[in-house]
Amino acid sequence: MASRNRRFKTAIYEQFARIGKAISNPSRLELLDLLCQGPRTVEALAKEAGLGLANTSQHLKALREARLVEAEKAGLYVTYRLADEQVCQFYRSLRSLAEARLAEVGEITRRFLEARQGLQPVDREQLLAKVRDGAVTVLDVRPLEEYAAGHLPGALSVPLKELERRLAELPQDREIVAYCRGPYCVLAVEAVEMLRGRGYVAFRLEDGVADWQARGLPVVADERETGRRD
Amino acid sequence: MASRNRRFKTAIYEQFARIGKAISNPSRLELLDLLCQGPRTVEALAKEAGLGLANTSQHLKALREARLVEAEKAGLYVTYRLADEQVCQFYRSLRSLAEARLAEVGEITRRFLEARQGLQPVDREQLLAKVRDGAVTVLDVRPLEEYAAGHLPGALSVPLKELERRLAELPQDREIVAYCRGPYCVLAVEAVEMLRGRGYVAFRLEDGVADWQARGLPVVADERETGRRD
DNA sequence: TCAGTACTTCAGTAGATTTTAAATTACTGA
DNA sequence: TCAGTAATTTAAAATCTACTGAAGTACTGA
Repeated sequence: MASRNRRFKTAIYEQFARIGKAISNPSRLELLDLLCQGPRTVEALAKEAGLGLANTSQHLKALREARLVEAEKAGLYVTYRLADEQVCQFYRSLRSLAEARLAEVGEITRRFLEARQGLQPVDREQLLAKVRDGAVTVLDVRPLEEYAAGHLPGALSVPLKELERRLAELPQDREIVAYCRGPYCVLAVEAVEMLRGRGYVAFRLEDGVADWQARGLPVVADERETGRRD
Repeated sequence: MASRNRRFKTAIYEQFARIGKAISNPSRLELLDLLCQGPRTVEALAKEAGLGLANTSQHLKALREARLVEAEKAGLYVTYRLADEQVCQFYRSLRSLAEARLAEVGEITRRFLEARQGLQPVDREQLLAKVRDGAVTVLDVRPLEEYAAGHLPGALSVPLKELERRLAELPQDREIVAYCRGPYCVLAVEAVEMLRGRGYVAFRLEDGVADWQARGLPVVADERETGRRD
């Protein structure tokens, strides 16, 4: 009887650990983070995360086996996406636990931003209020597909790669607030550095779309779905 | 520049993965679950989780290095406790993700309860309402220390081990609702089986104290702290 | 039918984890 | 000071994991 209880508990905790195992590897966490921004093919994920293709495929398999992501084949491409909104929430709760408990996270971020001088001291609440009120030009510097999958209301899509040659599209007399995937994504950091170098008054919003949404604020998605499923 | 970005990301995801690694092992998850009920010594944890002492000590070290738990030495004993309330929340969100995504969790639970016939079909909301209204005798069947660390308001503490010889304390003409550590703890299951065998009308509340609290309902803790820190 | 592309699987290796038993440390009370 | 207890550390074996390059599969378009 006692041993039946033990077997039950062991079986249950083994199931819980499947999810723990899935998120126990830095590369898989980066893939999960990317997938929180929207669906993507294996190649796109591999390139973005700086991994080999075979390796990426295997990590995605592990995530699939923990039922955190789903794959769909369309023609030559296999598109991966989060299995559920709850997965992104869970990832965000991991991230916030890490921020709260691991001083190293703040330390690493502080050092990184320091090396790119002066990007850190921005009053977040004030910035958020301006963004909410539409008092500034809001710039989404992620790749277009991610913008299409969901973006802040009124945000202008200018992917970082195109920013330099599309500067003309930005009003010069208004503050610019750039955002990307979240606090550990560097796209907005680079955008702000570049804009400041050109004389713009530019700030970085740490929140990504998922963070914004988690604060109960509105997010807009394009009609046409990007994951190219029909 | 791009490689500095890569190093930053790698460093950040490595930090996140420290927490993932900590919860990637079934035994460590069981320890975490137990610590959600309150502080405990290494020996108590080892015994409860059915692990060797050396092994338990090493798992606890891993949890400590991920800053999920803290240890405090008092005399011969080392008492471990959760480092923060947020850790328990995180554990609960892992559990609920596993319940939502892994059909095996429901399957294993269903089979286990089936083997102990007829314990599953209880209307949870109705039961909760009765408990909230005090219309039933609420029985906390966990060990006394856990009751002391926090329990439902008005609950009677009768640890499962003492239940048989303390039956006289229970009113015979009222329904009894027993609870323990949560949906995967078997103490309340055993208590209800036993009580029904003696002719009582008894039900099991799936929620543990942490679940109850997470629903925004009140929890009472004893004055004197149990973790024997001074 | 064939070449090319996207992805997966396989095999091998280097390295990390888990577990146990034995040795060690840190403390208490006699 | 010494025996006894709680916990940690060490060492070794068995088992997983992560990554690479090569081979295989599935689909497209010529």
